[in-house]
Amino acid sequence: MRIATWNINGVRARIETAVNWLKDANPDIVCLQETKIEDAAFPTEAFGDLGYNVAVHGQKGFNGVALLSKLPFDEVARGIPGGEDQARLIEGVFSVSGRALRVASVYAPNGNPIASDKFDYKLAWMEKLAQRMLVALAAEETFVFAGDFNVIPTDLDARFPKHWVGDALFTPQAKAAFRRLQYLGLTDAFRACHGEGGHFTYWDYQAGSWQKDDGIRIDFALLSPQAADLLLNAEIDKRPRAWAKPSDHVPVVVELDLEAVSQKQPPQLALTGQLF
DNA sequence: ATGGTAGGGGGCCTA
Repeated sequence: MRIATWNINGVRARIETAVNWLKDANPDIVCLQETKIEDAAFPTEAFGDLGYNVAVHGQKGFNGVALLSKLPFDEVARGIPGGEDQARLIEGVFSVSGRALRVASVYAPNGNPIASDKFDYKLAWMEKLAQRMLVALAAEETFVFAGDFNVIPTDLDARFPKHWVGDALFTPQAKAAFRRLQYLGLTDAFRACHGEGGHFTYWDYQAGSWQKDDGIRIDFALLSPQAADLLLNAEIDKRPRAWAKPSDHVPVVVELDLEAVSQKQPPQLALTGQLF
């Protein structure tokens, strides 16, 4: 089965682009970030028409995460344990090939500018995420936490590392927060499959970044050991960045050695469950 | 050279 993550920068503005990509790529589960829409206004039908069950955790104007799945949701959990006032995490649990698979859509705080409380919020949120993942690791779950982590982990993950000096995404503290997740025992799926640099998931709208390939890799799928054992492949799909009205991010698709069987369920079932 | 662009919401903020 294939699991995708994509920061679409506004689901309302991107619905046509998203539908076009989904029709072509046909992933089994999709983690969306920056949906920028309240739950009641989410375009559930547009994705339902493609065979996806939908679970959302949004807010007005900013942030917002969602899960699309061809498999029915067994559970949905919204928000990060420890309390949050920003919609940045949603988790779903699915039954696949006789095992439970947890998939989370993650939208970590940007944290700019560094000399502001936003940077402190970013680091505090990353620590809460680590604590959340520790609980799932202790339960030996098969899980994928995928999304926009808003960290450039190493020089390999930027076309021009020097451009990002002083940016919250490239600070020693942000890199340490990301390493902390990796050192819990998580696998960066794309990096596990591609050791070399030059692969990016984000190009700024400004200053011709896409044309210059002035990109960074900040969208990841982090796998628990049980999920990493199933990893077959991971790819970045750059094509949608060149389409009309693109997101500034592109999808990352991970393939796991699991057999997925599509099954649509009534959407209200996907909206139940508030574990945190 | 401290700009540049985009989305959302509602008269600027976030990225």
